[in-house]
Amino acid sequence: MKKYEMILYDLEGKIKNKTVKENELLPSENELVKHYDASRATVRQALKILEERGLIQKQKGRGSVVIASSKLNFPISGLTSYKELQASLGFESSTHVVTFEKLIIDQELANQTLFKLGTEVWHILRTRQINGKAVVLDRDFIKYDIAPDMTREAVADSLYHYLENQLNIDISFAQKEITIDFINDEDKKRLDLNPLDRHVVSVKSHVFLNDATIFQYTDSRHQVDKFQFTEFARRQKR
Amino acid sequence: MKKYEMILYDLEGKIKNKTVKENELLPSENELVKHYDASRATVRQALKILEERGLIQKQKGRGSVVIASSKLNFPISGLTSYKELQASLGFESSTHVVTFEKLIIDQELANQTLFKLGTEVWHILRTRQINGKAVVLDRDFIKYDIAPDMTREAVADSLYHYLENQLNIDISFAQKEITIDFINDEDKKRLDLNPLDRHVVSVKSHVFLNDATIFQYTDSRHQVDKFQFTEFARRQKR
DNA sequence: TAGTGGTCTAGACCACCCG
DNA sequence: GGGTGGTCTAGACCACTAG
Repeated sequence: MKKYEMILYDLEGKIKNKTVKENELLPSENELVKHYDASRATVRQALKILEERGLIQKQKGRGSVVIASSKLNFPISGLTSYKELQASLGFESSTHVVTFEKLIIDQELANQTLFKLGTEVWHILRTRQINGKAVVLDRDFIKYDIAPDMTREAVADSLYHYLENQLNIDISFAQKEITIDFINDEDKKRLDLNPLDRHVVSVKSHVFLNDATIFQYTDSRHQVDKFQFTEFARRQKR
Repeated sequence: MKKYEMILYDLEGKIKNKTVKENELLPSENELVKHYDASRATVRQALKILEERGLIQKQKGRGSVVIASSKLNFPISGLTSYKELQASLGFESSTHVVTFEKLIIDQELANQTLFKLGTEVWHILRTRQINGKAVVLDRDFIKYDIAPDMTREAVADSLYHYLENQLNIDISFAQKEITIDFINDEDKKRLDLNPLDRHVVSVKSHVFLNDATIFQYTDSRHQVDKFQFTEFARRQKR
């Protein structure tokens, strides 16, 4: 384990178990340097990550304050998979794999997914049930040659768990888009929708590996009244 | 101007005007050190910011690649105000101030806004017109003592511009939430909605200053087919 | 005025990628 | 094996906050 990770996890623990309470100051950087026997740069690397995650706010001339709203801040932002989300929120749900097949990208799919024409991909369609109702419909396209041995069972559990822990694939970043789309035939067929609803929430993502190549396109379609998206955002200075 | 900002702006410019093309490598950190006559830590500080903004992807043992999807990546994420968004997207629009008043937080508002009971706030209701149609309804509550001299005219232009450039207020971070809400009476009265629509998109934000105190609560309500939210997200290693 | 975080330097060793 | 980014050190000066 790297030194800055040690410091990060230790401080994160102290914030989460309230050893340092909300609106209180962390020890100063110089004190942390002594306490962890590290250089100031290393301590600052750990503090930077806590700040990015919205756990602390640094103030010049004063110190690092623990942010009060951490109780509000649950992690749908960043890049979080359904399975992780389910675990962190603690509700019961199940996944049904509707379609699991290999196909080749045609012109129409190429425009939508950003995969090159002719690329071999897995095409996966899954529904997510909460309390027996299908409330989310996920359509995934995943580069075939990255995961040729994928199985129906693996994707029924968690796609990301399989890719990261079984295959050691380095998922790096994504471009996401949220829009409100009209319900289509597939939505109507697969989801338990309110008959008065005309729309679903669509979250479309292009997901890239560490080498900046695209490896996944997803369209996740949610029943409107079951959808919530939260994020912690910092103001960009220009 | 700080040295790392110089380097940041220079590299940002070279990426945006295609001096370094997509999927190509930036000069190595050591080359940048020589070129800018800076230490490696300073160069790395600039590169870190480019990486956070989704302009480059760093790869150990290889270099920093310019990310191809920058054309897709427009800045609704982070903390961006309507006025800035309008400017960056280039469409024509206007703002109408419906309500501009001072009021005191009661129990119900305290729960919703997170302002303490009895806090004095500005209450501002604005509609945003595109092509003559009211498509967004913004309701703002802003801590009164931070901006006691605010005027109706200032908020008709841009609230954030006024607060940051006129008052030098240090807006720092926000907790945001996107949900699909049922249309209420105020929405019906102020927005030009499709008569078949039952929902609006609601973006609720708690906005905090650098000292971690709350100074603004906003509920921004959008006509469903005019709404789009995009973000660049990085996978969090756990 | 003492202490804080922000910026910057010059050096070092490592793991990793690629030819 | 040579070059890359990742981690870490020991120092320095500055701007800012607070008592």
